[in-house]
Amino acid sequence: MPELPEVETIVRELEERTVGKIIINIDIVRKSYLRGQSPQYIRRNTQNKKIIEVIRRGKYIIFELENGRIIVHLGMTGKFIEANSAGDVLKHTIAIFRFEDFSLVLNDVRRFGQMRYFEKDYLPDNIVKLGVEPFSEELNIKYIQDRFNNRKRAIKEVLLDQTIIAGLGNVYASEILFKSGIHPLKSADSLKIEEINLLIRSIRLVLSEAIKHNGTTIADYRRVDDKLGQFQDFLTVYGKEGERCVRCGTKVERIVIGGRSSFYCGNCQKL
DNA sequence: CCAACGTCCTGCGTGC
DNA sequence: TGCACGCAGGACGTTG
Repeated sequence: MPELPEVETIVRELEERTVGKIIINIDIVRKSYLRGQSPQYIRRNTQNKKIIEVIRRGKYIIFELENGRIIVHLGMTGKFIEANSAGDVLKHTIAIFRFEDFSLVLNDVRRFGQMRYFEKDYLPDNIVKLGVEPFSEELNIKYIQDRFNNRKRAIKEVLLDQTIIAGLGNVYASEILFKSGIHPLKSADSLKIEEINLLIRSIRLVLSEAIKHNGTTIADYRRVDDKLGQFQDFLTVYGKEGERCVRCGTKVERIVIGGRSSFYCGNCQKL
């Protein structure tokens, strides 16, 4: 589910609520989320620890503690919901973060997400290997030329590769390519410099608009206060197969690329 | 190194 | 109504 704009929205809301607060304890309900770490290990290292800051890296949520960090990935259907201090164990509860006056319930129907604790000064491989942040200066024409060089795969698939650009997912990849006027099947290494420039600008434009609207709720995504995002009202192509392109009126098409649905306008987006 | 594909899960909509 | 099937904002491991 959540891509960069959704995770960014959630992180900002978690930040408001938790920075400076002490974790009374974390109850682990489903330990498969811990990827081999034990609930005791997590509890021992997080109990009575203060949250210094909450940051986003790609689609990961990172709670920085005094002694280390908790890293959470929400997979497809994960969410953090604010609850009363008791915190309720609902049907798909993964964990409950208890604070003095409230709780955060981590919930995930499909359980594709993960949550782990790491000591200070240690970062796991999946974080280390992440590509550049879309809003950082590291995302520039030269970087993309380097990373796209010799990549024959469809640009749509390459945009989903978290080790190149961190944070893009299936919805925004389609939206960004539409905005760029680039066909999703175009091979990454065939992009001209002007197309790369346009692509970078579109990435930032689409993501910042989506953040402004608190992300996209298609099915499961909820904010920490349980509200929906609003960017679904501004989508141009994702999920719009058969509807008219907002630019030219041609029917939007859906094709499967790399096993994922991809939406585009065959007239506006050039191969 | 890269690419293609299966797998981890539950729930919902569709069509027979 | 019931049931099978396909599909869903992601990522990782295995195979070739």
